[in-house]
Amino acid sequence: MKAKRTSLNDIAKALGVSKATVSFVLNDKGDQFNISKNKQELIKAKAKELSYVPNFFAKSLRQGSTKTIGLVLPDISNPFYGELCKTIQQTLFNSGYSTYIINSNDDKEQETTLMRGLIQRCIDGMIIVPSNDIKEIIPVLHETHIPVVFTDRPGDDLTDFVGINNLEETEKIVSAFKNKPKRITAFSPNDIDANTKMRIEGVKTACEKLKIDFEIITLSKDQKDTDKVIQEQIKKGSDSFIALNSRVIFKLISGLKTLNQAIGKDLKLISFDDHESFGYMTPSISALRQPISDLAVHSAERMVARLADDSLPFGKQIILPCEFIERESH
Amino acid sequence: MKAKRTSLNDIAKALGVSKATVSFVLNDKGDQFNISKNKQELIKAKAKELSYVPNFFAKSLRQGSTKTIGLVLPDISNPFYGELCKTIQQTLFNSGYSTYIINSNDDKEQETTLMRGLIQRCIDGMIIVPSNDIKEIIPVLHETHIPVVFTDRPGDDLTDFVGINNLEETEKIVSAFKNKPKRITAFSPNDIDANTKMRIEGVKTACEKLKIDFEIITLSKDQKDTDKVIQEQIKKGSDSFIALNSRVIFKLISGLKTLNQAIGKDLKLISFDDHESFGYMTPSISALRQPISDLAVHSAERMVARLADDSLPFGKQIILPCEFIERESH
DNA sequence: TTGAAAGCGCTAACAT
DNA sequence: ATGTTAGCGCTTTCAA
Repeated sequence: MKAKRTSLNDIAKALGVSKATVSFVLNDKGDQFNISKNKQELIKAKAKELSYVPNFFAKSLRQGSTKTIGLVLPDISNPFYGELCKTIQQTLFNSGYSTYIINSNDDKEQETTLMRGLIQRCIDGMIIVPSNDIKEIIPVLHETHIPVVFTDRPGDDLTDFVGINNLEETEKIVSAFKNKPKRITAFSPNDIDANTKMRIEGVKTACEKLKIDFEIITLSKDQKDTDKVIQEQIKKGSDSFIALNSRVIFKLISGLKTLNQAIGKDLKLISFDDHESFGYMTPSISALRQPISDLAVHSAERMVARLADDSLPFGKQIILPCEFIERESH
Repeated sequence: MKAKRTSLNDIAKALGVSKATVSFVLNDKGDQFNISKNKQELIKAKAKELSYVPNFFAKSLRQGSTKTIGLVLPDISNPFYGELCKTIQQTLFNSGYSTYIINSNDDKEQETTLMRGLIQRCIDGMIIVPSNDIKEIIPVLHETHIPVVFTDRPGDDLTDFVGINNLEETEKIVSAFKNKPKRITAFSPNDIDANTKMRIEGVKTACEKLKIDFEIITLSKDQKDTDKVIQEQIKKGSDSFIALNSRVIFKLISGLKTLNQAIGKDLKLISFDDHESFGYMTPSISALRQPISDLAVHSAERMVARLADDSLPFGKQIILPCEFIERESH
């Protein structure tokens, strides 16, 4: 900020009027305060001439509200969160709010640091997809008293939550195979979060109910290991695989390809979470799609509602249904 | 902000000292101002007790700098921009800057509105991937005098730019086919931006140089149309397709599938822009990969350099090379 | 119809 | 070694 920008005062001085008058006019309250049309024109013209831009900070400082919502995401390069982010921002924008997005990288340290930054910026509320350990962030939240909505990953009992029922949705997957599986293997990612835990639980529950033999495997980062594990599972009689998220599926496809297994024939495959590429795979990959847009809209709207009425009861859970996308792999 | 948050003054009053003293201590300048260890402890304890959070706005207002960079993106749900965004944010964070991300949806109106919002927030600089029409945003930029870096899509001659040479890179693609193509069809997306134009130019230049027959097709949104167009191109003798971005390729794959054309055999295929799924397709899709992380790091670092030294010459162009990913489809 | 002045929370120059 | 005070740019009450 070398060449200091134009302030209200600059305009006032240039025109020989008071700051107040300028402020009124520029906030469209000119008529309300009976300021002469003539002077209003003059002020507006001068403002444009000096390319005046109001200082948002000074305004917020004075008014005590920023009309800004903080959005904490674990990984913005993940298309799932990308879409969530986009829709939340759009929805909030339509209600007159800006969104301040931060990326925690699923790292507790960064997350708390950045959340503090958010609070310093006097945001009016926070929508958050917490990194794995909620315990770390609850105290940070208590440093302030702004409304909070959790999405995708739940917080504690007192916070609003918008998400899906991972347990039940996974059970749906187990029952979705066209032929009853002889044996199911469910593959979880290396980093198991609360949602993945529920999904694992869902596989167990459903398989026990349906009396299907099953095994849960946590994939390592190494593709060679993955290939080996897949082979073992096939030897053990598994004919149906479930990928517990959309990242895992790529590893399975890769492994199955090198093992020369025909997906959809030798081996049935379903993914928890859809991906824009699944429809174009050979064969196309059947998947359970989360209602990302709805999740986003509900989160944003809950936030706005809470902001408008702070007597709303705490801990509201908004649980949305997933949609099974029938393709060729199951 | 119902229950007003703790301010410096609250702490000062509670302890019977002055605001200044508290400010010094809390900014780790206690020793510098010779404030007794004892009092320092006391102040820090009180601050924690009242869960004091400094008001960033008041601080910025006073100091005239926000240590915040605005980042304008056309579509954050596009993984390309998602990754760009993530790395820029990370790099800026490491240099002590926050990032304020906005999403223009490639819409000029929204873009200018949101950019004004950014300027109101007194950001120190702006990194921007402009929506198609640059003319609209240059005036907005002139309302302020902050440094600006364009990425992915160039601005005018006076602004710094970090990107790739779309023309030359596309020429690389034309020469990358393992066998000399009989005829090439290049497919562009429906919305042709400046980059796509250069890519089209690149196809022309290379094909003329190599004396290869070619045609450029702009795809409509309708998949049926696409299928028809593909069939026509094949009839016209095209044996090699180039997708001018990674979104287009899905349409081509889909069309080729319904037409029962074997990718990589009947028809060679290369994509401008890589995608995380390309390695798992059958056959896997060869692609020219943009150096997204490098793009991000250079943009962020150029910004930081400009902030540190505002005498830097204008209009620096940082052009980075792409990498051709050899897979099965070409 | 307009101006003066207080004050939002903070920092830093200046007193003491 | 610590307190006082002015002022960042803005809104808004009160006074004229």
